[in-house]
Amino acid sequence: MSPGALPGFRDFYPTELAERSFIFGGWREVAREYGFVEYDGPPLEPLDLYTKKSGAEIVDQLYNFTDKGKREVALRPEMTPTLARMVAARANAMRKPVRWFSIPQLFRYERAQRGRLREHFQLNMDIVGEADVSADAELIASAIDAMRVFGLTNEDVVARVSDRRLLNALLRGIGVPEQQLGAAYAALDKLDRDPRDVLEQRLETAGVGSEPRARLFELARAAANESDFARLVRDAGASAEYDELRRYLAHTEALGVRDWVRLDLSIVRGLAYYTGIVFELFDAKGELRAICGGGRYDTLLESLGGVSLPALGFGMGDVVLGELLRARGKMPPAAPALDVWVAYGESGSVESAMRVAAKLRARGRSVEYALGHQKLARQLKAAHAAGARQTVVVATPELSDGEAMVRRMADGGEQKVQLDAWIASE
RNA sequence: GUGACCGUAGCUCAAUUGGUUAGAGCACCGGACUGUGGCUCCGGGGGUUGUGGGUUCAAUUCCCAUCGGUCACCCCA
Repeated sequence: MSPGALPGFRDFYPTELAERSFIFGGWREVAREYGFVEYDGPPLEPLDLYTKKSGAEIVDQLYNFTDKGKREVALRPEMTPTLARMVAARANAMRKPVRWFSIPQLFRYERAQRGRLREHFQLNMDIVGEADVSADAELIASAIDAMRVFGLTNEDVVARVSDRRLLNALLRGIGVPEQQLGAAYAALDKLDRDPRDVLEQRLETAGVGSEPRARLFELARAAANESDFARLVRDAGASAEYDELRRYLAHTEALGVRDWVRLDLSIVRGLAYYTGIVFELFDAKGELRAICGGGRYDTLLESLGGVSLPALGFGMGDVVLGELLRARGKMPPAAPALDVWVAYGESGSVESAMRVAAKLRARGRSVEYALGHQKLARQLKAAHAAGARQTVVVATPELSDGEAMVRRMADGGEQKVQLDAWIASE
């Protein structure tokens, strides 16, 4: 094997780039429908933009180096800090709420695995300046429509939703003290992965009593059943927080995405900065990694940018989504790129084709012809191989001056035309 | 960062459990079908068997290392 791209990095051959463009096109379409405008920032940022809030450990996971001006820099691993800086700098001048989206290429220095490379593109959609749960509903609806736009349904993808505020109230209500919240979150996060007794053991080690432990598992199980869950919520004294979540769910109904959404307390999301409703999108078969994740982070802009504004957003990577679209047959075949192939017979030359091509191109058509000198039969073969929509043949002995033969590739229909008139109609 | 499995042509795979010059299909390039098309036929290019060592008369095959891929941890996006 000749050396390829760096580990975890991809070469995009035309086939792959066509798929990438298809995904980006769907994303931009949905962002537009929801009134989001596109922005971008630098792919290289000061290292402390990321260490300031995530701590020095984060450096292990970054592509970072010292530049020639002795600055500590890093390739961006996520877009939110850049967004926070940009919004904070002009916060007063912008109409709220701000709806911004971006499709940055992000970098993480980690061992590559399926669905998880060292580089990927990620749709980021964020709303800044709105604290009401209607914004949360709007956000998850846009993420779900970013599935629909590719022909995926709620048979293919499920949105799992939790709420940090509700969860905190519940955990306090069942007797988990503040300093044990982290352990409780970790256990919830691992609910599907690790067996119950392992989780119990960990919680016990963290100091969580047996009564709160039992109620924790009861809560997680009950989330799927609304009446059971409502009772547990009342018992834990978290009714106010639950009412907010129910308002959110009602909004998703109004937005037409309720049947994609499932309440699931095991959705914790690693990022510590989430403060409210959080969600993830998974393929329904559970074969792939998360497609998308996001939520509300009302305090992040203040800590990163010094401006206190409520905010929420999600990131959706191109790698897992691409795998899902291929697996479900939703990736379209490459469309024919060529409008016209120009071929010439033996009473002409390559310049006969060039003159026609130049006129067609001036009219905006995509046109190719055989370079060098080739026999007509070969030119026609090439026209077929190139996938041209139609072929125009000029300069054969059968044609008089100014005439051409046009053939549509789709149905093989052929007709003799006046060349200049035909070009003018193309 | 830790552990497990796997590396043969651009792709999918062969090579009689160590034995001649590592093959086939697809793809690509060219020729024929004496100049209007997806067919057919013929030919061609392309591999240091991921790389480097070791064992052996002999290594794609066995051993070690390394690089890469995959998977599980870790962590998250």
